[in-house]
Amino acid sequence: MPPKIKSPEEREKLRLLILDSARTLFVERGIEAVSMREIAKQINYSATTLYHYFADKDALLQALCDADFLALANGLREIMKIPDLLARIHALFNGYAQFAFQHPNHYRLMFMTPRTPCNLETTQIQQGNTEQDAYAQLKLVVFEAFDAGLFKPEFNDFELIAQTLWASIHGVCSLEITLGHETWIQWPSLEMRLNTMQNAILQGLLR
Amino acid sequence: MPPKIKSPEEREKLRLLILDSARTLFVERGIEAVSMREIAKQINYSATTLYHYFADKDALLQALCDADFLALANGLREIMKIPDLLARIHALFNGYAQFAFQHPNHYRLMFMTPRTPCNLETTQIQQGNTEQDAYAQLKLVVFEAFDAGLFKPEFNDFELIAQTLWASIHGVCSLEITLGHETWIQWPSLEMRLNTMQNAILQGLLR
DNA sequence: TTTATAAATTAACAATGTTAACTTAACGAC
DNA sequence: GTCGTTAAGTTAACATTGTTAATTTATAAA
Repeated sequence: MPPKIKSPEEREKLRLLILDSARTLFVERGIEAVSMREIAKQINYSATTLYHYFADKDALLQALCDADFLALANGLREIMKIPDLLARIHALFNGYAQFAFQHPNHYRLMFMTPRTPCNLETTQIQQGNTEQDAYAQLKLVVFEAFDAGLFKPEFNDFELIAQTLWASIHGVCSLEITLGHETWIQWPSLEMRLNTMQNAILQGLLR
Repeated sequence: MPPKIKSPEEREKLRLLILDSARTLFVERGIEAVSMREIAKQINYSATTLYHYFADKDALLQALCDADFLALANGLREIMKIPDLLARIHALFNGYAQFAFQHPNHYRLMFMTPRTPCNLETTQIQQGNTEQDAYAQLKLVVFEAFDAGLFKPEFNDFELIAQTLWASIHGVCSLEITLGHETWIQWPSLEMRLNTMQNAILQGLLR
């Protein structure tokens, strides 16, 4: 029974409800549990209704992803206020890792699952906007440090430095997520691994 | 028409045929193309036959994965013969990366896809055996360098060092595989990214 | 009151992983 | 040689998936 004509606000509300339902399933039971029918059942709609709000499953996942990128950027925004430059870099490192381990399923979807390249028309995120884009935040900090001459002179491309820093944390996080439960590897504590990476890579890059 | 009683060799042959068929589909069309029916059709068997050789799809994938771990270890074995220690470490770095980009789908399955922890009873690979286990090879080299006192004294756990090195390359490789085609990131060349990581992390760790 | 349309639903399609039931042919025992 | 037994396969079926077409329902406008 369709109570007709939804105001734009109501439409948006249902859109968010769908995303929330998907997120719940996703977080609780992993990506393989996210079926269109299950998402719909959880909010008492039929599966077809979802297709009036998202073109297909990929589009829905992409939208989820967008929201998560925003969440990450928001989480890091506080950190960006730390005055001391090096302290800020360390805090960014840790903040990023914390996000990864608090939301491993989101992290997987965002950074470990190849998907059709982000459609710049479709996505809500303004890439490069420091408010919304975590990578832009990282670049900002790195540029500041670069400008202050903190890096060894051989590292002379600040974008390359930023990506190296990113890859180093991402390496630790994603190995933990995929292989962290393998018993044939003697993992030291996650904290030690993160600290070691942090110290090693920064000592390598900084003067 | 079942020509009866297969010798153990013949059974093994079909097992390998199935794995090969799966691998082909996998490499050509990505992981989502690997359906039991397709694998079977390609070698003119019915899908059910596959279940006489593998418990389920996961087991088949796991077996594929095992074979790929062996392939990686084999590829690195030549490198392990390089006499100079540092040259060997650099070559390991590059050999690993080369494997990742020559077989991105395999790499994804091996290191970027969470799966049920490797069943030590089921798997063919002898973990810790340098002949078969790439991680064991890395540990060996790192231990040698550790023993020779090449690392800064603050890095005093050679397993932790090995994992840090691993995570650093893996970070570059897996970011490339998942996000390498995103246009909103200005990627320098892959080679530069790999070299930068290599230089930075080794400078950080080495005396 | 009629009509057009937004919002939702039911029914159906083809593809998937997987299992049960059945067929066929070769081997060992007599 | 004939007769079970059993390995090696197949076909048929089930439940679940993403997705689309056809249909219903209730409201807003005429």
